[in-house]
Amino acid sequence: MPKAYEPGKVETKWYQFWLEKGYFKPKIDPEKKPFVIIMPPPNVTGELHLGHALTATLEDIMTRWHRMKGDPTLWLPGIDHAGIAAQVVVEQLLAQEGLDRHQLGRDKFLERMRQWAEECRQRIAKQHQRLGTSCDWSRERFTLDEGPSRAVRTTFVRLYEKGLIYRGERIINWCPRCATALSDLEVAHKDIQGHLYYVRYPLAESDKDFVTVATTRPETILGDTAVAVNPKDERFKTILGKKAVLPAVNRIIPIVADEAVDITFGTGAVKITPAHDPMDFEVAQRQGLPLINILNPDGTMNENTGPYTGLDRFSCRQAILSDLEKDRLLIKVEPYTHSVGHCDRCQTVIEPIASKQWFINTQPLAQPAIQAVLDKRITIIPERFTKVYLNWMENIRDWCISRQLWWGHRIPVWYCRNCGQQTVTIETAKSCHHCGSTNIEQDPDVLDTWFSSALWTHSTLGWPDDTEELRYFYPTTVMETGYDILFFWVARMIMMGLEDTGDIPFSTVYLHGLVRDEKGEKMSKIKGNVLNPIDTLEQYGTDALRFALSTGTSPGNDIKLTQSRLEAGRNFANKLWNATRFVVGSIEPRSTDMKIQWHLLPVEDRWILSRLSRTISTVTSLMEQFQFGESQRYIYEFLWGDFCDWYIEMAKIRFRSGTETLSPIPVLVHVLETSLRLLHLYMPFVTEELWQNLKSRLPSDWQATESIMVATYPEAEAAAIDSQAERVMESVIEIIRSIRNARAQYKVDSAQWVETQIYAGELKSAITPYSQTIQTLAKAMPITYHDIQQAVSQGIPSKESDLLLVLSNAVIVRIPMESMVNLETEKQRLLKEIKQSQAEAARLEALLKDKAFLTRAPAAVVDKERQKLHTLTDKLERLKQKINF
RNA sequence: GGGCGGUUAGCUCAGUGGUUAGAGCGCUUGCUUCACACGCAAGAGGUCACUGGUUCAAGUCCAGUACCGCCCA
Repeated sequence: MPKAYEPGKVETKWYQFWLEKGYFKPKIDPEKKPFVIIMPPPNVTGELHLGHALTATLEDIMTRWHRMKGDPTLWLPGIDHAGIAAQVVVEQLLAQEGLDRHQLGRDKFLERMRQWAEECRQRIAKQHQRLGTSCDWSRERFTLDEGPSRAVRTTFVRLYEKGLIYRGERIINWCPRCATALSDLEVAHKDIQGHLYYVRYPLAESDKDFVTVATTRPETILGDTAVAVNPKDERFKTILGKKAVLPAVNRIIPIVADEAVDITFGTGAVKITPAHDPMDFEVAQRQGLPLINILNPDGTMNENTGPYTGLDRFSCRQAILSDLEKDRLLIKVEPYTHSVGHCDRCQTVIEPIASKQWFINTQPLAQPAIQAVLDKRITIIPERFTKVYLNWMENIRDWCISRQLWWGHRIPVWYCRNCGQQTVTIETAKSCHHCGSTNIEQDPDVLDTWFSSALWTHSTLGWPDDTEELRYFYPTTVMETGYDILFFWVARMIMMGLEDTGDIPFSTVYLHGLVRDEKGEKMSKIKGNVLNPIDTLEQYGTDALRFALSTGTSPGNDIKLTQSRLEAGRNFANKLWNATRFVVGSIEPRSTDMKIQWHLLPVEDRWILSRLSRTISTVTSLMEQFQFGESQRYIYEFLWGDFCDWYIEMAKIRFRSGTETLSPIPVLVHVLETSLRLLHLYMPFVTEELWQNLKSRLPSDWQATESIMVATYPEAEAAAIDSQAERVMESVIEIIRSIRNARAQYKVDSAQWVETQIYAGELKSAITPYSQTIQTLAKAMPITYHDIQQAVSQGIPSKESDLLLVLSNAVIVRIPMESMVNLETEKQRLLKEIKQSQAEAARLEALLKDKAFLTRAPAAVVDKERQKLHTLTDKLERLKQKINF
């Protein structure tokens, strides 16, 4: 074995091995309850980022754990067509070739998209494999595959027939850059420093009177169809029912009364733009006002805006403002901070537009989804997100599901050009179901990506067919994903899973945090602070990356991925490598009988086996509570702290002492092998490599399986718990530490032996056999043992110069000072130091009495000098004590 | 405006009412000790943001305050 672990040399080899052996495929056993995770499908927008690496790591930990425990385990991978996001990427590629999708046409463009998606799928799969993901590749699904697509159409048709999907004209969020409608969730609200413009609308049939309205978007004046005031507002009683003249376009509009008007906003009179504001839309519905759309899909002004036609919406705002100013109708501008919706995908300011779109009436679907969480059929981890989920569900609004894109699931609706009716079917319609006409046309739009994602837990398992897989694996066990898509995905999956199958889609939701950079900022391509997981794992090793992502972290909390965390992971892998190197190197020349002879074991063997068993129970219990970070910490501490620092060091002494003692090899091998299995979930590659290394050097019947990943998960043995052995070893360790501590404190040369007297009570006889250990590890000699009771009752015969160290477990360690230092030399050294310190103290005291210094020097300097004196006085005190030993 | 989270060592973070609050990194000191310098040994470093409460016992539970961050409207 080489001196250091080189992850690059072994990772691919073992992944190929696992793959060829078919370990990732579940072994279906109708008698057993399966463990199932459906992987959140990465978008086909490029490649994996660290968030995906975190997802892959956590899900792999759970999957490997259950597989080792013997559960039939399915981890189903997949990818998402990612509607807008993917279409944007390919459109950008086209733009580089001087093309756009309209030039290509729908079919050719979709062909291009499919090619791109396929490339991405392969790249993503390869990256996942490098991360060690043990998912069942034979079941990989793509949201646009025939199966999931049929699930989408089936769900659509069923909801339509139930009246839960409808087409209607509503105010939707329009992204002028993406040229599509968006759902409310895809809009990010940001506070923007804008202005509130006060504009006079002259009254019709009067050349003096006017009403003043305030607006943040003056260009929408062009779409106004009324001015509204609150009926309770006394200020406007006289103008109610009159007409106003719309500036810029001179349209006559009514002044109406509506309860919804906020008396405190602006002047109390508001402009009503029903086609471009959700609240105005409602007012218009109530008041029977017309809708005037003023925007083209690309955000320019349309033909309804007269002289402004063709202007971009923001240029139009400027143009209108200058025209209003010219006409002296703009009477006031004040700074105003307001919330403006932005496209989540491209950050463009969205426009509310009245538009005919498809919607899901979500409230009836939300009720069972709320109930499932309330009665704990579904648990959310961490628990605090339950409230967030319920709050969203309880205030849910209809979901706009149509998108003006090409890439996605085409809406399964055909409009008849003859009778005007719509045909909604799962299979492609050949003719109108109402009049039989073949003169029909399919809705050009596609569905929101999240519509198909919402079906993911059951569409991947074969729904709507009643497949064996669906019956066995559904409901799934855990849905593990980032908290940022709790509403987008998790909540909708619960609604749709319940709706389609009548059963919950999963019983546990595990939400992880976001991976941030060293400064705590969200990683983004724009900021350029994205760490590529593949570069990272090449630099540190996959296990180190997984360790950094999952150790010392807790569910729902963000993770700052720092270089030092990655180094810690790499160092741990290397530590394990070398511990194994030691064990393996010890095996060869000696016996190969690995049977542990329990009745003969010395205390340190019983101690490490006891500690191992305790570690296994703690780790298992933490795993059951989804505390993956904590569980790893325990394994780390056991392996590094107990096994390497103490057990291996003691084993070395046994090897050196000759053959009369029982060989520690069986215990070394047993503890190491068991720990490797315990650790395998988190660090699969290094543990496999080391496990195979052990296996190749031991008798062929040593392990039943061919790979650690299909070996059994360790179980704690109650019989191995040995509190007495733990007490004894803790005392031995404490004695060694106290001696080392004293040596360091008194700067004893590392080659020098120090005499040690150990006073102990009931543990005395148990500690005595460890003289050799204490001697070697603490460089202590000679060591003598004394009865503590006797010593206490008679008074420990002690010179002033003896160092007495009182330990727990009723043990006292006494070290004669002269065995550590030459008293006379030490005394001279101390005297010299005292003299120097006294001189310095005297100087400082004089300085601090000097009035000139005190009044003229800056306070900070005076303080500093005073502090110096204080420290020095302290030091002197200690030096004087020391010299008296 | 409503809600959620955070505030613990110099830094990044764990911490499940129970001894003396931990880890990694960094720092100081000493070690080319025959598994490992990606290491070994020893050490320094804490008002657990603040105020009050519950409890035999509070970093942990409750109420409030301050600051930072996130989500929703």
